[in-house]
Amino acid sequence: MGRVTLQTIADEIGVSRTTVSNAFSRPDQLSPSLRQRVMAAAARLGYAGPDPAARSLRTGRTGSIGLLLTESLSYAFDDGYAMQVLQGLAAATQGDGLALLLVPTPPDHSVGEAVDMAAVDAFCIYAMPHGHPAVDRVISRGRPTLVLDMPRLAGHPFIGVDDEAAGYDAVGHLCARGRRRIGLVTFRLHLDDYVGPVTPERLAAATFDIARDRITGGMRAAEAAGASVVVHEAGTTAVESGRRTAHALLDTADPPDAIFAVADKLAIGVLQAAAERGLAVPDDLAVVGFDDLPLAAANDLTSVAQPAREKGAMAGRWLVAGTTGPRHEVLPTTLVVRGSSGG
Amino acid sequence: MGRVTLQTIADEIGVSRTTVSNAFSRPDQLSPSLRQRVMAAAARLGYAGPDPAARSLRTGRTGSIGLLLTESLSYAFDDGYAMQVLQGLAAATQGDGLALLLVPTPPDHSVGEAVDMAAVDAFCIYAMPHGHPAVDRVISRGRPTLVLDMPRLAGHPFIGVDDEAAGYDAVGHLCARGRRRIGLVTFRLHLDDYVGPVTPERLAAATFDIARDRITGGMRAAEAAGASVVVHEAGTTAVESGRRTAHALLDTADPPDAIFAVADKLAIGVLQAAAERGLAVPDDLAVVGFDDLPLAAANDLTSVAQPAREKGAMAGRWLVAGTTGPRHEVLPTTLVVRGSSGG
DNA sequence: CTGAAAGCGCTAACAC
DNA sequence: GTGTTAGCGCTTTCAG
Repeated sequence: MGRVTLQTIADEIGVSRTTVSNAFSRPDQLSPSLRQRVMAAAARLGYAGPDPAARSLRTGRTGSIGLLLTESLSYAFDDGYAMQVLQGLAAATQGDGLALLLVPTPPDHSVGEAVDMAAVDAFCIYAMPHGHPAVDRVISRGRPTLVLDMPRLAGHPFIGVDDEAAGYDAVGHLCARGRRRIGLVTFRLHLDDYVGPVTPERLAAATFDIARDRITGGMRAAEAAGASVVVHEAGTTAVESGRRTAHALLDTADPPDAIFAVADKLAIGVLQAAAERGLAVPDDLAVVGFDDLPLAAANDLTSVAQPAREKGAMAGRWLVAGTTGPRHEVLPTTLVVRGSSGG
Repeated sequence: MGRVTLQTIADEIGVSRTTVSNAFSRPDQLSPSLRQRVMAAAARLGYAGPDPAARSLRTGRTGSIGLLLTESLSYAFDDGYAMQVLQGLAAATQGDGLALLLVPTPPDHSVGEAVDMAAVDAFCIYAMPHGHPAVDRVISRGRPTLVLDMPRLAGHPFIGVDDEAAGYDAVGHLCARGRRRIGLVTFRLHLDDYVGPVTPERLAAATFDIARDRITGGMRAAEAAGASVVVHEAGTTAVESGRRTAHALLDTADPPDAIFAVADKLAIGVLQAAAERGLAVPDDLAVVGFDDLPLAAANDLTSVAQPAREKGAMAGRWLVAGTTGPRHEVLPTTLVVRGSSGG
C-alpha cells in the first residue's frame, strides 16, 4: 500500500483533494460536519497531516529560521553568552510558532552542504568569523539574512555592540587605577590552532572581528595612558585556556599588573592562575572580563556587560517582522566594576 | 523577472534541466568542462542553488532532525543539563551534516502547529511531560521518534536513567549518615503553577515522570530507614525557587535535617537558604542535588551524576543510524559525595 | 554522458 | 461551500 495523502482521504469519502486540504489548513472554508467527516477518515486511515515539504514548496514558507552559531554547534552549547542570546531569540520568535534550525558549520568538512539543504524563511548568523565558507553559502542562498555580532555584511541587517569602545573602556579603567603593564588575553583570532603572543600583522588580519576590535580598543587605551601592552592568544574560550595563557604572561621578565580578557571564562582562568601563584587580586594583578556572565558576579570579577538577551530578542523581532536592508543597531555596553579590579 | 530555477540555467546554456541538476547534485555524472559552464551560468544568473523544499519533496529527505525540548525553548537554553545533552547530540550528528530543528511547544497556544510544519527526517523528544499535546502530534506525524528521559513511549526507542533508583540512592545516603527528617524538593510535577506541599495524589498523577520517580525513590529510601519525609514542589528549577522552598520547609515546627533536591540549581538555592538562616552545612542540614553540573562541584554539593553528554551522543548515533522500535537504554547514575552531605 | 517524461504532495485561483 | 485546473522546483528512471 502506498502512502496516505490528501487524495487517499478524498477518494475514501468522495470529496475533492481541495476540500480535504481545506479541512486541515482553512477550517473556516467548509462546514463543521464535513470537516468532522474528513478528520475522522484521516484518523482512520492514519494520515500524518499535510506533508511539510510539499506544503513549503507550494506556499514558499517553511515556518523556520536558520541559525549559524559560532563554529561548532557542540561548542556553542557550552557558551553561556551564546545561550543567553539564543534565549532572547527563542522568546521573541516562539510566539509566532517559528522553529529554529541549527545549521552545523564544521570548518573542515564540505561545509556548505547543510546550509544548502536548510529549508528556512530567513537566516540568522551569530558570531561567525568573516570569510567563513558557510557565511558565503548563506549569502548566495539569497534569503533574508540578519547578522549578530559578526561579521558585518554589507547590505544586511546587523545587531551588535561597539567592541572597540568596550575594549577601550575596560583597559582605560585599569589604567585609571594606576596600572601600567597591561596584558591582553583573547580567544582565537583566526581559524587555526595558534596559541601564544600576537603580532600586529596577525591582529590586523584577524577574521574573528569582535576579538580583534576588543583588543584594538584595549591597545589604544593603554597607549593613550602611556602603559605597556602585551597581547596573547588563548585558543579556545575555556577557563583552562585562560589559566594557561595567564601563566605564560606572568612568567615573563616584566609581568603585567593588570589583565583584560575578552571573555569571562578566560578571565576566570586568569584568576585561577593568579591564585596558584599566590598573587593578590587586585593588588598584585587586576582582572577584567567580558560578557558579565553570572559566573563573573559569582567570582567578583569586573566585566563588560552587554545586553545578551535583548540582543537576541531584537534579532527575533526583526526576523519576525522581515526586516531587511542595511539596518544597523549598536547596543550599549557597560563596565561592571567589581572586586577584581579594585572596585 | 521570475525566480531563477534549474530551467532558467538550462535554457541559458542550452542543456536540459537534468544536466543542470546533475551539475549540482551528482558532479560525477557529467564532464568537468560542462559542469564548469553550468556553474558559471548559475553564478552569472544569481541562482541560489537547488530549492530545499522541492528537493525534499522529491527525495523524501530533509537532512534535519526535529527536537522537542522541555517546554519553552527560551527556558531550555538556561538549563545547564539540557545544554550538555544537546552538546552530545550535536557532536554525534554534525559529522553527518544533520541540522537540528528546535520546535517550539508552548503549552498554551495552538501547540502542534510548529510540529506539523516541521520538515524533518526524525524527531527527538527530550524531557517532555507525558500527555503533552505536542508529543501526541509528533507521534501522529509518523516519523521515527526517539525519546530522551521522558516520556516513555511504547514502541519508540528510549534513552534515560533509572530515576527512582537514583532518588533512592540519594536519600539512602542521607539516611546512612544518620539523618532522620528528610525534606524533598522537586521542580514542577504538573503543567500548572503550583508551589507548596505535595499530596500523594498529586505525586501519583504527576506528568513530569522523572521528577515523580526521583521523589518516589527518595520516599522509599526514607521509609526503609524509618525516617520522616516531607515533599515540596518548587515550581521552576531556578535557584530562587529552591531557596524559597527551602525556607518554607525550614519554617515548620519539625524542620528537616537533610534535603534532597531533584535538580542542582534547586539544591544551590537550598544552600543559600541555609546560609541565610545561619545553618551549618552539613552539620545542621545536609544537602544533595541532581545532575552534577559544574555548579555542584563549585559549591561542594553532593549530587547524583548522570552521563549527560553521553546520553545526547547516544541519541545522536541512534538517530543517524535510523534506530527504531522499542529499544531501551538505561544509563548508569552515580552519587558524587561532597562536603554538603558530610563527605 | 545527456535528455525526455513523469510525478513527489500540496494549495491558490477561479469557476460552479 | 465545493470542485477543477494548474503548477511550485526538483530528481529519477529509462532511452539514446
